[in-house]
Amino acid sequence: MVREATTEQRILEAAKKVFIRKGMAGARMQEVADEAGINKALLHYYFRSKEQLFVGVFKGSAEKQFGCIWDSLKQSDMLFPAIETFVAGYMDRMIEEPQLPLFIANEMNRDPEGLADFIDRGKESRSGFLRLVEEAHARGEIIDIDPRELLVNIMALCVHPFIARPMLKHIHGFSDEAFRRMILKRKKTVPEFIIRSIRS
Amino acid sequence: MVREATTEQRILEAAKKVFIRKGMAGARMQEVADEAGINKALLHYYFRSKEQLFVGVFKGSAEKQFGCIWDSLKQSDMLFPAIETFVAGYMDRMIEEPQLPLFIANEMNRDPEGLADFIDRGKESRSGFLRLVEEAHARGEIIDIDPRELLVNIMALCVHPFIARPMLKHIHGFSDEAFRRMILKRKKTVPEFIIRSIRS
DNA sequence: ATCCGGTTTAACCAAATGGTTAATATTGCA
DNA sequence: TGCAATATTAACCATTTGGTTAAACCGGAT
Repeated sequence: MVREATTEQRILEAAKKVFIRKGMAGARMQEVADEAGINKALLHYYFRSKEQLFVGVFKGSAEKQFGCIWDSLKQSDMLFPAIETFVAGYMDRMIEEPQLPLFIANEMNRDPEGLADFIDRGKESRSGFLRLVEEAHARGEIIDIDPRELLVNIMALCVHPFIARPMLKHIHGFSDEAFRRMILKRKKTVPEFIIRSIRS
Repeated sequence: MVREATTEQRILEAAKKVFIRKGMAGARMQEVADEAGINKALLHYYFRSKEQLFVGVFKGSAEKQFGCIWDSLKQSDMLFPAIETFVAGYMDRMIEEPQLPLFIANEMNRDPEGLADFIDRGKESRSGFLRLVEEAHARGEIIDIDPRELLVNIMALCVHPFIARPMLKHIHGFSDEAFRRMILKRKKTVPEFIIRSIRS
């Protein structure tokens, strides 16, 4: 059952752990090597530089954060189900790696130009969602609201618990498991919260 | 008009800039010294170590993020005005230093224990708000909603634009000024969004 | 003027860190 | 088997970086 992962995969996994834990600047190549159980020189054999290794990691992470998520929007051409699917999908993915959103936000802040490409991928899905909002409004299903603002609000309600996780854990005395339960609960309550606000 | 700031103040200002820009790990003492226009050794004269300098900076920043903000909750014993005041107050403060929330979130993630004190300061104000919610519910003004969850949602809608600022700027092509306008607009729309959702 | 405490600087240091090299081990294949 | 290509390692290197030291500077009290 212990699948022999290729060395490159092991490196990427280890690097992801370390980068997420320490950030690009704080991560040490030696630590990645140790985490992967290999020699440091082997890192540079597979990834010429720290920067390149980071890009390799960030690519996959951004993909996970932005890429597939938008797709869940496409599964419905009705706004409310789309919102429900989107929120639940996002929670399901992020609950596996709760530190991912902060990692992404952080690195995007560090190097907005260089990493911009990675978030452009969801462009069509995003405009698809905006259209969905406009149509729903045209049909009189929802009140008049700036679609982009609605999208920001939806993202906010999804992302924030993960960003504020350390604070929430401290304030509410959440264990990892309790935090998990809170997120699962929000899979239901967040769409309800949103829809109550925009339903006309 | 050019107030002669004390050297320590100049250092703290410069350090704040650099730490917020690069994070604790990415910040360089030399860069702080340059930014403050002083010799690097002088940094260690005023702050023995990088860690100590960081704490000095973080103290003031966390104060700004957590300290006075909660107080705005106390200004009203009605829920809806309290929400309006809180949101507007938060936006006003953060718009001056849009990168602060991410900086704080990031550091809270790095060292959750060390920062517990700062959060605890707002404890009474927070429980005061929770009571406000319960009372409003008892009076039949709002629907049945977990007060803590409502608070998380309010914070989410306030904080997230600042966390996602680089992404929003890229996606929407916002300039600094345009971002500012968006935030100012949200001072009105966010409370509306919330109240629409919870009003019974 | 001179002495003295606090302030500021240039030069320096040891450790850490990203990256390289050359040699060794391993694998796939003729 | 033997050989060439690939994978892996130990030792090394140059630079960066946080931090130190000793000397110079400077304003005020004597």
